[in-house]
Amino acid sequence: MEKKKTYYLTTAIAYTSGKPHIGNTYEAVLADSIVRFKRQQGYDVRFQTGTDEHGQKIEIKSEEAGVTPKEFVDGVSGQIKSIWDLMNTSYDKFIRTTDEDHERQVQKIFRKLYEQGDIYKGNYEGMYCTPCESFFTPSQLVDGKCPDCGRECQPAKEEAYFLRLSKYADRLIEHINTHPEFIQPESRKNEMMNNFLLPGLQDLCVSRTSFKWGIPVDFDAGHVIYVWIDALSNYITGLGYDVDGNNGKEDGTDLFQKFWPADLHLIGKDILRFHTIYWPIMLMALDLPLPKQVFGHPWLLQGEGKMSKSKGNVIYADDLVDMFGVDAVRYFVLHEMPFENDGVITWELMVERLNSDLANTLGNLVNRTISMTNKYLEGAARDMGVAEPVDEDLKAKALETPKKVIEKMDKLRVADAITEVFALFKRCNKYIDETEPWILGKDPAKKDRLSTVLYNLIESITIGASLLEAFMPDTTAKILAQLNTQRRELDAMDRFGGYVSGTKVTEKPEILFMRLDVQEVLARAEEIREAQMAAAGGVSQEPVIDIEAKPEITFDDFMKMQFQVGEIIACEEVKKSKKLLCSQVKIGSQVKQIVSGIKQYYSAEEMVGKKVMVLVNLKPAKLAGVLSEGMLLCAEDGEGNLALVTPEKEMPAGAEIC
RNA sequence: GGCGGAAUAGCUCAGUUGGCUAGAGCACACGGUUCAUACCCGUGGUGUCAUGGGUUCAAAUCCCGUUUCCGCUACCA
Repeated sequence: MEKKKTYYLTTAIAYTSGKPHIGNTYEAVLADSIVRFKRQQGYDVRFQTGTDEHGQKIEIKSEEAGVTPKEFVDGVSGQIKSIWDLMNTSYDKFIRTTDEDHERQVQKIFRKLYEQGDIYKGNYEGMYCTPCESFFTPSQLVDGKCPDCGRECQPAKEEAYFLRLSKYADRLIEHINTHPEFIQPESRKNEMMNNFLLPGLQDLCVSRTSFKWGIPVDFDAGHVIYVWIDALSNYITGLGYDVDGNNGKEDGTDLFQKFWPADLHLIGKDILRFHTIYWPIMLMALDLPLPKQVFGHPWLLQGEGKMSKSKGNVIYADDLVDMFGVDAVRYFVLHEMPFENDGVITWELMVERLNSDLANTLGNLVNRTISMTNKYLEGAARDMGVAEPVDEDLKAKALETPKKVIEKMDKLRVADAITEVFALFKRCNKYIDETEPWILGKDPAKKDRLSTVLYNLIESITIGASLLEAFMPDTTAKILAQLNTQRRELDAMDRFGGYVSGTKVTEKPEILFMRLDVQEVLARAEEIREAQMAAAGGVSQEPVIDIEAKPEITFDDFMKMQFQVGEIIACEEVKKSKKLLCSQVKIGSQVKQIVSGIKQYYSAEEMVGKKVMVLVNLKPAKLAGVLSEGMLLCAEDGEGNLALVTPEKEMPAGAEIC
């Protein structure tokens, strides 16, 4: 027996910090459409997705929820899986980074890299900030001080493990240059090269001691493995990879042997760096081949700006499915997503697509064809061979469409591939107009022609519906069931006339897609929005923010800091910077120059005259080449918006804050 | 600030290596049709191809400047 070609595709594993919105769901659906098509093309496919469950953020979230981290991720992971299932994604493996075999294997990988010297235990010298419990590279330090709190950083206070990126940098650069298809879209390649690879890679810190919820370094208590090392490994541990070569077997098959290297890592454009730099280097260190392609897809954005729970404009897949049905939602996300730029999704747009494409073009076509077959031919169309020139164009279209779809799918142009299928349906509608079956139906002498026309239509629809399987599997099944036929295989689409002549179609065609009224949909969207805001806000309606707690300080520590009210008497933009404003601040009888990163929130003009709270005894430092002699205090919300802190009653410049 | 990308019809976008009157879908208008989910088919655009120059027989397409937007990155007391 001939060995089938394999195809291994992975999505990024979803982070279990909360319910995934439609943007996350898009990736799973996109991946699903690609693998379904590959299966149709005869590939032996492996499709892996899953959840990424470790890290400090989850440790904090679970504390807030009052449950253990494991209980927390069990819940969210289950939720994610059920949404993937709801969307009809046909994954072969749903991996969780809390799976025991994954954890064990990650530990072994870490140990192996350590033993061969690619991971080494290092010390930070003058680069560890004890109060912040954070490490910084020399380039991150500002005047040798912690960039977060500005305090002295201690030498070699903490031990940590590092991955030697620099050792493999040249090989990676070489690989990227000689494999132009490796990073997609190609424009992202420049970003990786120019920002990271060419300036020189810093070794990556791959262990943490500041929290517990992670995979422990098994030979050094207290250290947990950096989440990205953990998460990226899923692509091989999910295949049963074993460092020692004793790969796991599934049904007697060594999946790792069979499927690695992956054909495609499908990920969001935001995590391209991890997949095109750290991951390849890990693989090189393990002496494994690199994945053939990493595709950083664009984002699906909600119309009115960033999705946010507090704004109530987060769109979830299950809400959409309730309203439109699974296949309509699959169609929206696949069709609206352009190849390289971010796509926009709005309620209006979805209704437009539903009514125009799904209900009018496709649903109505199937419906009218079946109706006529019943009305004029007792439900059975036969190819009576009464051809006319107009038939040729339809047949040509039906035969060329599969080729075009294959062509588009080979380039991962999923949206374009769907458009090709719909072009065939549009051609069918036109054919009905050209042949006017309702007129043929009035003339008994034209019955054979009529039968041939409807046969041609049903055959064309069979081909089109079969091609839709990768994108809208349920719809394909529904249409073919109504036509009482089987899905046409891709390699059987080189011939027109595969539909069995005289097959009886269903008597009562089911409406495939109901048209919806925009206003009604918007009203329901508003309900969802309100429910979401109520849920997000709880009693207070206002979102609260929890930040990472810093270690306790003494009163003496506090007294070291001197705060005073300052009046801004002049302010200008720091020209070379995007975010900085340079203010002259009157504090008592002296004037200090202070640089602050608030240009996005305050103009230089509106700063003048404000009374603000200033930390005055901070050691001066240069920012973008400009001297700054203190710090203006600001409040920051969850999205990074800043607001200056000002005295609640009128106070003179220089008043001490205590 | 560094690097990169984008700017085309009311809206969303196509436009390969420069080459015939610059395209598609949606929306809108009109006409046709009635098998069908008030659906389908046809017809309809004077678009400064962001802007100013340049190269060329010929530029949306190549080069330079300008403006605006975006991405990555740095800074963000």
